[in-house]
Amino acid sequence: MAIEGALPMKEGNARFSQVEFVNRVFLGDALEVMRRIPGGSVDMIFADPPYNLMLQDPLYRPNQERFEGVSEEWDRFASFGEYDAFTESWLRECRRLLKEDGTIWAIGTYHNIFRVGKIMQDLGFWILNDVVWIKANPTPNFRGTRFNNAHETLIWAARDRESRYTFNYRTMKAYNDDLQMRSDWHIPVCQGKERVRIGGRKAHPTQKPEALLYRVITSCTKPGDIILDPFAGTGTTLAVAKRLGRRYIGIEKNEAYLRVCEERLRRTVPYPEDILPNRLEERPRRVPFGELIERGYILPGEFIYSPDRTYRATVMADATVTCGGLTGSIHRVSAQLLGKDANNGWHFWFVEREGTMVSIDELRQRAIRDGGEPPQQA
Amino acid sequence: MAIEGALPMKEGNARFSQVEFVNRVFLGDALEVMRRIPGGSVDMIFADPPYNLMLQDPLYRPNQERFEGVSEEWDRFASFGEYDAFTESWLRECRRLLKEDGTIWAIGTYHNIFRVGKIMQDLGFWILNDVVWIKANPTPNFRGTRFNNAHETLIWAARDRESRYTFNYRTMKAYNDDLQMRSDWHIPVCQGKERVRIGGRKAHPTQKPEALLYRVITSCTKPGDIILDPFAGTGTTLAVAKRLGRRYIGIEKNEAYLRVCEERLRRTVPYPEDILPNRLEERPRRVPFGELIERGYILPGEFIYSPDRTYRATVMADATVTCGGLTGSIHRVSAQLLGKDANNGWHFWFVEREGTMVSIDELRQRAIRDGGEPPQQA
DNA sequence: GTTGAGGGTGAATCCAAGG
DNA sequence: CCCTTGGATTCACCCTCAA
Repeated sequence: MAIEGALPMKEGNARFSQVEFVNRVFLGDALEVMRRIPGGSVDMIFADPPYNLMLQDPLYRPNQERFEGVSEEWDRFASFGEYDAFTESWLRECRRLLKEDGTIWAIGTYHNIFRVGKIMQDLGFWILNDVVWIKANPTPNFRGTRFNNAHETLIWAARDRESRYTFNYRTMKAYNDDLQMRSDWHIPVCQGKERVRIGGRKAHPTQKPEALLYRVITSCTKPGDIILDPFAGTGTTLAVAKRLGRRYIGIEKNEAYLRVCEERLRRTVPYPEDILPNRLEERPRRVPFGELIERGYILPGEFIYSPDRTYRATVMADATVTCGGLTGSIHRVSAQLLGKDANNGWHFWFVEREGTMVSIDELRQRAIRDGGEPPQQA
Repeated sequence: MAIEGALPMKEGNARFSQVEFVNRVFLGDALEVMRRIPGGSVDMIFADPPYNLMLQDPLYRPNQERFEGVSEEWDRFASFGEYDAFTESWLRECRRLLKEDGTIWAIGTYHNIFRVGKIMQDLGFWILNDVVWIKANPTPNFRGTRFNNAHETLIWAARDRESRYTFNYRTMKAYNDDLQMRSDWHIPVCQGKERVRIGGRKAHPTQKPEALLYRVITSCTKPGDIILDPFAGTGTTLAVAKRLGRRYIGIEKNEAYLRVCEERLRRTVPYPEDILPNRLEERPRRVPFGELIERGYILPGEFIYSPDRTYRATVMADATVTCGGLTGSIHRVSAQLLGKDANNGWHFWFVEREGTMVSIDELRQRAIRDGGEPPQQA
């Protein structure tokens, strides 16, 4: 088992430390290796488990050539029950490994995805989306017996219902020509130069396209995040993770696949940090109204006005404002003046500066631009 | 319960006869009504089950008092369990009602479809396809927290693995500009005139577009087939079934929906029988090679040739052909000559007629056109 | 260099009838 | 029931090679 780069297993039940398990590919069974990794240490998991295809007879193309599908032993299970038990075991371990706010992706087809999704729900994962990968160039239905099976399904779920997961909404929107990224992704299957071949034959029967992983990883992780792929195969997830400046953990049971995987990772060069696609998600630090007073942008005792100067309120030292008999936050008082349940005070109130009205929201923008330090005291 | 057109329930456990249950809409619980229908009497089922039973609205949660003090996990388990029990019960009854070769469709979203699909597999349904209905105009994700949920999933399954189900392959291919119909269907949501409204408000929250049902029904039923919709809602399935010359059975628990449904059916006019789309599936009578000899299109002792005249075989009186040392059917001999396991001899062999080469498949077409009678004997 | 023809290929639960 | 046999059945994309 002298696999270069693969870490030998620890004695007994000892678990790896982070420096040991990050940016590595392990040779071994997903379940057994996962058990050696401490809980709560992974930001995102991408899992492409066996589909349990249950193929019977060989399939021939219309020209009588034999279609080379998935004949591998690893896709064969004795029954639904056995597949379910396998699925529950690795999903349960995945859940342990995820950080509180971590998310998981699982991909499959109608052969297995319903069972996977059902078990994910039962284990407490909170499904955020199902995404359909629509193939531009699927394998046709050679016998004309069904609809052409032209898609696969991905399930994206958070560890818990309460997880405050990462979703790079603005990035994905920009990615999609400023329209919300939808749940249907049109991506070609993995072909051509990208397909890893050994001696002219495909190295792995189900290699996923890098474009798919690019979108997955970009959508829900940040640079530096730790991504686990328990069924690494030829390492598509890991290579894209590395390219995008994420850290990775791979597990692969098949030694031939693992070798492909490591060679591929050696050739993969990360993008420079400054072009990693996360800028759109860098939200400015929140500056509450009280901070404007602390930092001297507004002075206690000053007046703030409604847009048409109909209302005038006094700013108190504790960051409440008073107007007539009303006292409360800038939001609450403005809401009451307007007879509404809620209102955004930042856009309602103005102060006078050098003879003109200035929105307090504008002052807030200035405070953010000025940085964390309060302005010079007079 | 004076619902016009709705049939009163029978006393006890008596079951309806076909004339009683066909082309009707029943007011009542899906399970209870299905139990009154004899088994093996339905060709196709389209089911759009409720999926908002759990974890959504406090009204539908399990009784708080009963589960007082239990953890979130138990609460979740209880809810999923309840939904699963409900799902299994109606699916089991559907399976009883289906003919041996019948098929079923179920539609849902990630909230419920994985559970539905898993239970279908467990009950013995054999999934043929999952189809994704991709919405041209989905509701946006207002909060920007996930991908825009722009699709729903349909599962199409046969009653058994061995079912010889109906799939109108050629019809669907023509429907799709002579390309195989794929598993991704791009159809707008139900809007505008098609959307049933009562007093300006939509009558039903999840009315499906007729285009979706049109494609479903066209793809896997024949005119006259009996189609069941156990959760009929506003009756989209039934109306399209009627329009396409299929028979229908509807079940709807909500009296307001049922009224909409029946009014809609009254307004629905079936297409004339002669334009119903099933012609492409009418396969011509099979004419075996021997019949061409019996009927004098080819004479025993004649030669037949491969396309490039490389090979020449002799037609024997028993409809075998011989070429060199090979003897067998037109198919077997052509396969052996080509070094393949199998080959279609109809497209391989030619005869000479008036100085030109004529495909024996062409002779077969003539024989079919000439009708069942052998040509006049000389 | 460009274009076009031709061949290869992809997670596939892929037949029906008759003896 | 199983086994044999007839004969129906494919789309988009990528690569190579020739013109």
